[in-house]
Amino acid sequence: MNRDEQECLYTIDQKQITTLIETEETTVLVTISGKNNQPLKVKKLLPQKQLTIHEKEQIVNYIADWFDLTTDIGPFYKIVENDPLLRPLLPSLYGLRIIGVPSLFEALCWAVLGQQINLAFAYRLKRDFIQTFGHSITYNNETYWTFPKVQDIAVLTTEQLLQVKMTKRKSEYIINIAKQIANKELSKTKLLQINDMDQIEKSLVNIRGIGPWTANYCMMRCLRDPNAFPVADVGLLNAVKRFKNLAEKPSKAEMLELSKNWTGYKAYATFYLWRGNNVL
DNA sequence: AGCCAGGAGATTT
DNA sequence: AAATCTCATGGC
Repeated sequence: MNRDEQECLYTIDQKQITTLIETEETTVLVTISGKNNQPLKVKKLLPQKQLTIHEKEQIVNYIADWFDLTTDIGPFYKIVENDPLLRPLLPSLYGLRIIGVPSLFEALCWAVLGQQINLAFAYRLKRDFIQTFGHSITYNNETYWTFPKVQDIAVLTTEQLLQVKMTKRKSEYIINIAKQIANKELSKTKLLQINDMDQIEKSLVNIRGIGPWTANYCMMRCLRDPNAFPVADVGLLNAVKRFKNLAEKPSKAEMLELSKNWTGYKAYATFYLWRGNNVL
């Protein structure tokens, strides 16, 4: 999780994560830590008042969702054992789960602003977006940010987003998505209720600015479909090219053939290949 | 300097 | 329908 120094939604030190988590009632600053095979420890730093059971539940649920703690990755590791491409990655990545983006708005914004630009620049855009339109609190001389609120972005003009180096089109996409979420046309609950992944993808792709890549990215990291698959993802193609020692990036047909073996866990295979780039 | 980046929509064929 | 062009800015 600490692959990017510009990440401002959480900090990591001494294998401990510090982040703001928003419940319906309040915003809570927590630290999350854990040792191998032991339950995660969550500690509240702010606010000082006692949290209600309801608030605590929301925080626990958020963290469980964020780290995908309820998915059984056993079947995925069966696949990995028999997959020459994934097997070498396992020693370094063992236990890794798909780090999610529980908020639909955040997931879609992050995907849209990352379209067709290099990751370093994407992180910069995200940081500038958050630090311009999000909210922060300071604790022990450290500033912690929350992602911009749907209502705040829905009322912006494209010109206001251009100031954080967003392109005009991305500005339009993001504001439009914010508007649809703000007026309840679009919500995570509604999407999940569709329950058929192909139909969910279709309804996402119907939204301007969301193509097959963004839809699958969102299904993978927010809607938690373990089989979502951004086939044409450049990072994925480059990872396959690298780990298979190919001269060129694999074709779509090759990717589809390769991914047959990952059926049920294509999102996990994708995530492991992405992260494989960082560890091998 | 030039290619390309965790794409999508519009236009042309 | 499928191929091609345009958007647009920065990293390397």
